[in-house]
Amino acid sequence: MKYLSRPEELVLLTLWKMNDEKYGVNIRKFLSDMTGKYWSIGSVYVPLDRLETKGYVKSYLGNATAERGGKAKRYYEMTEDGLEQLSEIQKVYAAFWEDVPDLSTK
Amino acid sequence: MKYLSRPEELVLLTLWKMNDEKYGVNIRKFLSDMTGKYWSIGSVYVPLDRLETKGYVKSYLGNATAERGGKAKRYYEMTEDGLEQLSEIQKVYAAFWEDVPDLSTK
DNA sequence: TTGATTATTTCTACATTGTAGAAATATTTT
DNA sequence: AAAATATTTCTACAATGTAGAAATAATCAA
Repeated sequence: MKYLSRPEELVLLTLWKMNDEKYGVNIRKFLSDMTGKYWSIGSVYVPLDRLETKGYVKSYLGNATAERGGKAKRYYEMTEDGLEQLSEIQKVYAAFWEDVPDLSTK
Repeated sequence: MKYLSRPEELVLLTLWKMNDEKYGVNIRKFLSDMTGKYWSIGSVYVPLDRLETKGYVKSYLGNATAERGGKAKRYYEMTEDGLEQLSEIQKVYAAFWEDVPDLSTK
């Protein structure tokens, strides 16, 4: 058994869904907004790094913009292999969840 | 950020989906069949144990049956809290995956 | 009536991943 | 030059994943 973990899944899917400006801080914001929960800096960058090591993500540094301050942004993209992994869990979801009704009956 | 991990999710969902005979070996079989992948004994029991510790699952020993051999079966059920957690990630799925088309385009 | 076989769980240990936040860096503003 | 800001990098500990060997308890076969 070896599937993407949940953070990996959500981070990759974020890369799939965001159109541009896909750098750490924005990715984190997207995840917070979507889930309504707090995401620490580390819980975005660490998975991104590890996904890159595995070849599911690639990144490059942007050139300094004329905005306030800060280090150069590092932009992320999903690779083909990353997409394949996402597709794998999409398949699992289909199998497991398709016939499950809304469970929030409280 | 704190959601069910993927193994936890799949194990709980299995409890939701199976009708009876929900003991370790069967749960493992269900997971293997559904995913088409190998699941070691440990990757079923360890999550089950930990889910029980967290109160998302409860278990009880069955009485010895008149079948071949073996230790008494331990049966598992999902608790209300477990269902709530499942519901949580169902919500995440809805938000993240709803508008994603089939990614398996190869 | 004991040894082999079978079905099952329990235990354990190491590897991998999750998670938080402090520190570093580079830029702009005052 | 100092303060403020935006961002990434690094680090470390906690939690989880994963595999499989050992233990247990029953039945079967001689």
